[in-house]
Amino acid sequence: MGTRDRKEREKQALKKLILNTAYKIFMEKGYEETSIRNIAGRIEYSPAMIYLYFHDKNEILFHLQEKVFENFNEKINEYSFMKDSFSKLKKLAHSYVEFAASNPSQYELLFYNNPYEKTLSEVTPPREKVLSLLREHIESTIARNQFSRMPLNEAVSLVWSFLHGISSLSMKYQMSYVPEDEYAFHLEALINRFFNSFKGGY
Amino acid sequence: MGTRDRKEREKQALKKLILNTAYKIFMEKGYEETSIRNIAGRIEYSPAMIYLYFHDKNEILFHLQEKVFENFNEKINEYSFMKDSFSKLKKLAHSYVEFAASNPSQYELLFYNNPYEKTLSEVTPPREKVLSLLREHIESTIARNQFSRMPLNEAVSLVWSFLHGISSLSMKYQMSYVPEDEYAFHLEALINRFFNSFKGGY
DNA sequence: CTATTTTTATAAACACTGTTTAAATAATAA
DNA sequence: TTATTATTTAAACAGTGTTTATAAAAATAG
Repeated sequence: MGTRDRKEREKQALKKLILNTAYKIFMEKGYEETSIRNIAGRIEYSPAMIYLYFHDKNEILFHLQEKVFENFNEKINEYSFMKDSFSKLKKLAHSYVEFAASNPSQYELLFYNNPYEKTLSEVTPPREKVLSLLREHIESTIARNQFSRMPLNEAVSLVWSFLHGISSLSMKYQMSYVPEDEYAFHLEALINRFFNSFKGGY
Repeated sequence: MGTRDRKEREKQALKKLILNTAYKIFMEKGYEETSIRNIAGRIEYSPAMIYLYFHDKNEILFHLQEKVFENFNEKINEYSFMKDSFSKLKKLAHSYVEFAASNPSQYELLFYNNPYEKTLSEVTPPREKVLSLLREHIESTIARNQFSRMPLNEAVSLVWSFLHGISSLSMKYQMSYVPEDEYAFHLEALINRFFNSFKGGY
């Protein structure tokens, strides 16, 4: 009889409901305001209920990061159709920074939290996925002699540091010396200058 | 009569005691563990007491940042005696990153918190002080034709983004693809590569 | 030196947080 | 319908920042 199956389906449905609600609240009010009681209240269950579906809040954070990563990944793959490696890498950089600047709380959730050390250490965190995407792009750019020749790891760290730095500063509008209406232009100029500086051969 | 004076002195002494205790706890266990009750407990006063000396926890954070900034400032001025602008800027960068890597919770306190929007907006935050120091160094390096010619603001953003990025990633050991014993060397190589790329004239 | 006023300190409470436990309710099987 | 099992929650624990009303201490005035 399908009783067991139905129960399993219902369980999964409730789990999804919890996650979707958590995601909604996060998108509305940020991670700080996404409390267990908050989620429970909106789906009209008790807070204790949630602990029957998730080990702790960290596990919810983990799934939230996965969802947010989908948005991020979509954004930075916007120009994946392009052929020229160097231009494609530059476009990726633009998209990366643009995402962080216009979705600060999403970027923060993705890179300022580490729910992995404690739980679910088998899974590759979104951070790692971003990293390997970046790595691939840089590798093929170097292979085509369109990026300064250097150990791959160094190039990855160099580019990622810059992108993460510019994103972090933009997120909280810490470059307050740049007028707001020139901000987008400023970011663009920075990215271009950075990559053009590491362009080309030997 | 000096009663009023003595009272004022005692008040200031207690205020300092609170701040020093907060600083100690922060250095021992990080900002998370530095709670009002925690501070109050150690100086053997009630938590409510602290609110007679500080408006809220943010005001304590503000003073903590000032103290931490002193450490940071000392570190990044380590090589201020040097004469060659470019080398000095590079040394500053090394010191900057080294501080962040070896004092993650201090760097975090300095750049990941903003107690200014709400309170004490007259004072220049440590962040701004770091920024102007960086600006000065870059300006004179450009003036001596030792840095790629570009608008000062762009150069500042470029350098600061890179330094903040590399620091943020190092802080939480997010460049996990680099073995731990090669880490210091890796950071050094990155900084050298970055600055050498923006070295010299036109 | 007492009495009054002023200052100083705190206990207790409020509104939150994540999390656990034991008890109550609802669904299923006999 | 009763017994068993699965589901759900109320209540509590140990924290957090912060406020308020009250008590204790100290300074001042008579």
